[in-house]
Amino acid sequence: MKQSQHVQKGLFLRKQELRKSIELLFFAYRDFTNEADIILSEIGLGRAHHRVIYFVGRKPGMTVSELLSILKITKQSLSRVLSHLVEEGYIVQNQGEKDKRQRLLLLTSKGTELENRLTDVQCKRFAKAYSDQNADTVKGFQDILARLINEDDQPFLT
Amino acid sequence: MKQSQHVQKGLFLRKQELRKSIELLFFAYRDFTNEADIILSEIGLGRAHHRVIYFVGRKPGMTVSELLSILKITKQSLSRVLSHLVEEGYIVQNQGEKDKRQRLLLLTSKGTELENRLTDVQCKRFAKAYSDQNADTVKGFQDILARLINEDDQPFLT
DNA sequence: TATTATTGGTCAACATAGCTGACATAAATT
DNA sequence: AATTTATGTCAGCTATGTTGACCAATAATA
Repeated sequence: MKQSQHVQKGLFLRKQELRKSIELLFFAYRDFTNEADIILSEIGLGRAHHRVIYFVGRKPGMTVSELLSILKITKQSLSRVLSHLVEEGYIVQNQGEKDKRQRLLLLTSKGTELENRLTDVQCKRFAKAYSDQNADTVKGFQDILARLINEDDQPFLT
Repeated sequence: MKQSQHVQKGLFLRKQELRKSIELLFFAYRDFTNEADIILSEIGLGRAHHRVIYFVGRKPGMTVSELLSILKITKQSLSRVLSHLVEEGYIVQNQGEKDKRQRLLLLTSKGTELENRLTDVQCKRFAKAYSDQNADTVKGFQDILARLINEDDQPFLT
């Protein structure tokens, strides 16, 4: 009886800790994205546009299908966002040389400028969160985040 | 010149590390929420319903305004979701005793059952990510997540 | 007690960003 | 020549956020 109570208490504490993690992730993600969202809304863009600009900035010349597999949305959803970004001059599409069906995606200077601005505020938030933390702690943080990600998606982590 | 190149390289590496963090958070959040989303979609609910059920489960008897300040959405948005949950029998609203205007929110047994199921899958993902990690690493992870959160929201982290 | 503030709700309209399904075209591959 | 791939388009639906206007009950306060 006492044994089972002890076990129960142990499990309860663990559950509490895990629930706390769920909440931390919820609040962290919400506040983290909010800052960029505000900048985006001022120029009539949304978070979906941000993702496109971010990943194209990370890998200039990437294809549409590559982007689709990273974002895991439908091509119809992406199409709407991408067309808008092209119309507004943030992104250009070049025909692929090897495979002429491909549209290779590139940021324009306007796109690069926005990408820098958005990435900067998000980097700053991380830099602030990492400040006064030792390298191991940061490494541990990144490791655990990576372990929350599906194995299928691990290839995208460079 | 050599000095400045060194500095440049240092900044570049740092920036790369911060960008990696941005990506890790994006993928982690996406995959983390996806699992619950699938369960929810099978019963005609969405992520917004999940948040309500989760936080009401965490603090039974909480008021609508308390929930609003946690979720940071408009009462109109919450109302739609909440009404649906009440109609479907996941949540009941009791009149407040001290302040009769208040609707104190509580999970029904059906709501509790769903909350448990959803929280379980999310806890399991964290438990898996935490496995083989020492207590300090986990503590460090939670600290950094907490530091990503706005100071205004720190009170919600109980 | 009369006024004001709070809690909560409602209706209407709109925007964003996901989704499905159907269909089209050009180019690459087999 | 037939098939697959990369990409796009049209149409319509859904979930979840937003504003603005307005209302009712209750609590708090001048």
